Amino acid sequence: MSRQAPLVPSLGMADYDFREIERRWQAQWETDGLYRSVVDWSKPKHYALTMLPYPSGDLHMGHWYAMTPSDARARMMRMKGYNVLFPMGFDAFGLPAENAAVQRNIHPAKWTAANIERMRGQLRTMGAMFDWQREAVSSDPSYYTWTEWFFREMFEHGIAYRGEAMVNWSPTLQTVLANEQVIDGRDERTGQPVVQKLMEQWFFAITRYAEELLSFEGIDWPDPIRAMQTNWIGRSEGAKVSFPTARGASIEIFTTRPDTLWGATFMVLAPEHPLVDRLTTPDRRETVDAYRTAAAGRSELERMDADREKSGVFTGGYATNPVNGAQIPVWIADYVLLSYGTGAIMAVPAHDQRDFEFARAFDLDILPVIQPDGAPPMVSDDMEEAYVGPGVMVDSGPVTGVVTTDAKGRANPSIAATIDWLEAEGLGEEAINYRLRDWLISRQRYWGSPIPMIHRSDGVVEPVPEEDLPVILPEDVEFEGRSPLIDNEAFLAVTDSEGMEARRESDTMDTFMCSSWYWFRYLSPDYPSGPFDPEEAAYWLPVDVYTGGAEHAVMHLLYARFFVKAMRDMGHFDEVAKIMEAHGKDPTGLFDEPFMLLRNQGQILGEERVGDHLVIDGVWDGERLIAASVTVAEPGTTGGSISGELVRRTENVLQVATGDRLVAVEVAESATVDIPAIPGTNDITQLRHHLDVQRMSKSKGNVVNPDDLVAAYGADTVRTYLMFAFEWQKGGPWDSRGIMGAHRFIEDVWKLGTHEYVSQGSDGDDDLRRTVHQTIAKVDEDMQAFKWNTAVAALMSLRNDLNEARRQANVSAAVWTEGVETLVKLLAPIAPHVTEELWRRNRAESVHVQAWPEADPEVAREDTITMVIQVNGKVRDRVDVPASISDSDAEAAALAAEKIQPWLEGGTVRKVIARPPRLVNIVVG
RNA sequence: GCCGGGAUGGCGGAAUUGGUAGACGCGACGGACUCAAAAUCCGUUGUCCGCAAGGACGUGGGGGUUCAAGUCCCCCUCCCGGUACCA
Repeated sequence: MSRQAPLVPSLGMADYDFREIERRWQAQWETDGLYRSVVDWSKPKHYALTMLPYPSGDLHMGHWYAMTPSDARARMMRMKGYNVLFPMGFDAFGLPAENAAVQRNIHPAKWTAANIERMRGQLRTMGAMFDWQREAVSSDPSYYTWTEWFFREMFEHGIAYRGEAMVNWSPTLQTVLANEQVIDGRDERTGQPVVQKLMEQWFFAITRYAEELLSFEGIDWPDPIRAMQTNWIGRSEGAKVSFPTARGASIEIFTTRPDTLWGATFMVLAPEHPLVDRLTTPDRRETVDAYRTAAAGRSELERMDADREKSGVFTGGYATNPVNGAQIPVWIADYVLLSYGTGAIMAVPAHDQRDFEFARAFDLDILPVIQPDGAPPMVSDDMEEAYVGPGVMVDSGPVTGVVTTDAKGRANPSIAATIDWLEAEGLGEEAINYRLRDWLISRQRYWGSPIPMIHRSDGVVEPVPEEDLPVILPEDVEFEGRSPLIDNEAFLAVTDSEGMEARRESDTMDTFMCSSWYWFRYLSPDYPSGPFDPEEAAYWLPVDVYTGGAEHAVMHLLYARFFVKAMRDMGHFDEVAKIMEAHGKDPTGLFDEPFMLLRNQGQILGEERVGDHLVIDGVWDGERLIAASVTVAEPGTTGGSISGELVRRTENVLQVATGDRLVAVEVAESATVDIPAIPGTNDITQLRHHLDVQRMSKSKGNVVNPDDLVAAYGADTVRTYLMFAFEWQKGGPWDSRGIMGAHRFIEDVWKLGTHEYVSQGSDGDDDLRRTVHQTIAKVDEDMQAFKWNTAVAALMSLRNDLNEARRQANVSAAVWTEGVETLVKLLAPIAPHVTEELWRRNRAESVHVQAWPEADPEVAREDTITMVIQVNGKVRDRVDVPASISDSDAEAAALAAEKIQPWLEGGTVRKVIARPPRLVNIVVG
């Protein structure tokens, strides 16, 4: 740590006074209303949206990284003649505010408002073109009125419903969570374990849209996001089959392998399955109850461990296999989940690995019904694992002999044949099952939008009348950990529609509900008669470009799609469509998806750090130490074979400075690694991860605060650097030294624009103009494609050429001016302040309303091109040729090239491949 | 395990349809300026051999297709993200 360079290096003063320039222009733009966007049907619109922040208190580097390129692109679109809407707001409900209330005794509303105020100021320092008159704050009653209203609409249309289900309960947060918010059995925010609980809660029927959500037609979204959503929805094809039992009830199962029905030798129900009680025989009662209790006590985390030994108990009950009448025992086991399919399975141990393991553990029958081609018949006793490959069906009644392949669903002949037969016999039917569950939106929290429902004394649940919305959160509440709404009499006591005493719903909504429609509120944040003004919506919708983090792939981005589809089906866009048509805009397909084009940025990680203190044990192999154990320890700790400071790392090899010498340490794959900062078992992977790429976090002391950078270099430099230094979709570790390159660039632009140019010739005119127009084309293309780094590189390159032209003084004044002004205009979206200052030196209008430069292909065209001459595929010479050179001339030029001659000696030219004007390859043999 | 993405100089990263690998920047090295440092300016910078001219090698590893492969095909390793007793 002692070697670490300062995160913000100091800087000498120059005559480019960014502090004054940025402050002045930000104020001026606001006064001029430069970023106000108003409906104007005479101009094409562009709705650019970037994910709104949670008001945590400080704008961090991630916000800058996400927002400034989006801002730059929005600015470019405006210069291209679009009427651009680029709004901003705050996703202001959520747990951190409540935690602050508990810990610091500040009311969540106050804490949130203060944070928002602070972040607004920080956002302004970005110089982004946000239209602040369209700002929306989700915790504001004028906003959450409509969140509640949407809930009410969902309820009226049967999409919101109250249901009892096994839910994810977080004891830490004292609330339930959506499936999407549980990661590896832990709550995604705090990482604390989540337990399963049977509770009555509010749900949205997102599963009704499962099939439609699988289609991404008409939208341009990144493949990884589409894949993640597709996996999350988890469609599988198969059949539903009913297994009758002696006790009346039938067990419904879903299977993707109906063709293995004849091999079903037992059944397994989830321990919580409602039929368990009915099927359990008196002699098994005690065992079954004990197992169920034990299963309920296990956390989701434990239950998910697939390596665990299979456990389960026999219920004493039997079911009838409908395809062959076999009586098969019914077990319960926790490897069957109530939440997937029907919560019950037919077990085919011969052809399903989990069932196989279960059967072996409890000595149940294994009956092969698929034989691999050409192999001797399988004998169950000899099987070591389930056979899941292709083959031919055996012992399978009417479908015996049918071929089975690796294909899924009806594409597999055996599955198709079985389904047809089941349907003909009335024993089952083709079915599609989804992994997606309905969206659980209830939260037992205070700081969220109230669910506007009333529980009547007769058990009926009715919505709060529309005219009584919003249900306002009570202000005088105490925070002690659990929701203060639960026992707040003043809040809870209401009268129902029949004048009877009733209880108000005390749950609030998942905050993802607020962010599922916020881009509609931006259109008209003060509109009193609906969630959005249809006139505004008709012009601006849909969102053309949406940018944000990929971490929202299966939460926000899936919910947002669902929400829009539900709104469409509830008729919320009917009026909008009429207005669109009146203006000649075809509404077809505009309300099926919220965001037409989506791009995700990566993450900025903490600065690569050397200097961790390591204590290492191992054996010398003569040259280096092969580590058997590595411990990341407090500085100064001694012990082990060596101890010292990490200097650098390449793959598994560490260089450690111990006293006065450097020691190379190879960390064996099997080495034990102990990193106190990373709980659990660590190995070389964690070590690598810890040593160079890590998230910025206060505890690691590697947080780079954008405010400091802005103070040191100016917002223009920070913006430019963030757009230049990374591949945007990928992100990467912060490099505090690299920012100097961006700063030098901005200073150079300043000098180009402010220092006088004295022309002494015009020999360089054609070359410079060619470069200028090629740069226009390149920057335009790259900005459209979200390739900011190469766009900035092209601008830096133009800077280099202009510097060179100044040195040579070989371009005319007019060409010089064209070059500098083009650079200023192309850079304006990226570095809005310095470009404005330069532009306004002799212009009255803002650079940000100038027309985006257009490349002239004639000027940009190269007339001489360096042609590469290869011999047998290896570059041996280069010659300058006219761009229009013919095949034969190119060939002749290549064969005549001086440096080629030695390579032609002693062989004959067998073939010449001419690709003029770029390349000629001579094959000599 | 499955799905998706990836591996290019010391580092971040460039390279239309296969056609000059390493643009642009950082860092490093040498020089100028300075009492000195910072800043700034000029130059060098993939590796190896060579005084040079030049040559050989080079895009995670191994095969292949092609006149030509970072790019296409097959196999493998590793990294990142997602997901998982999913029936």
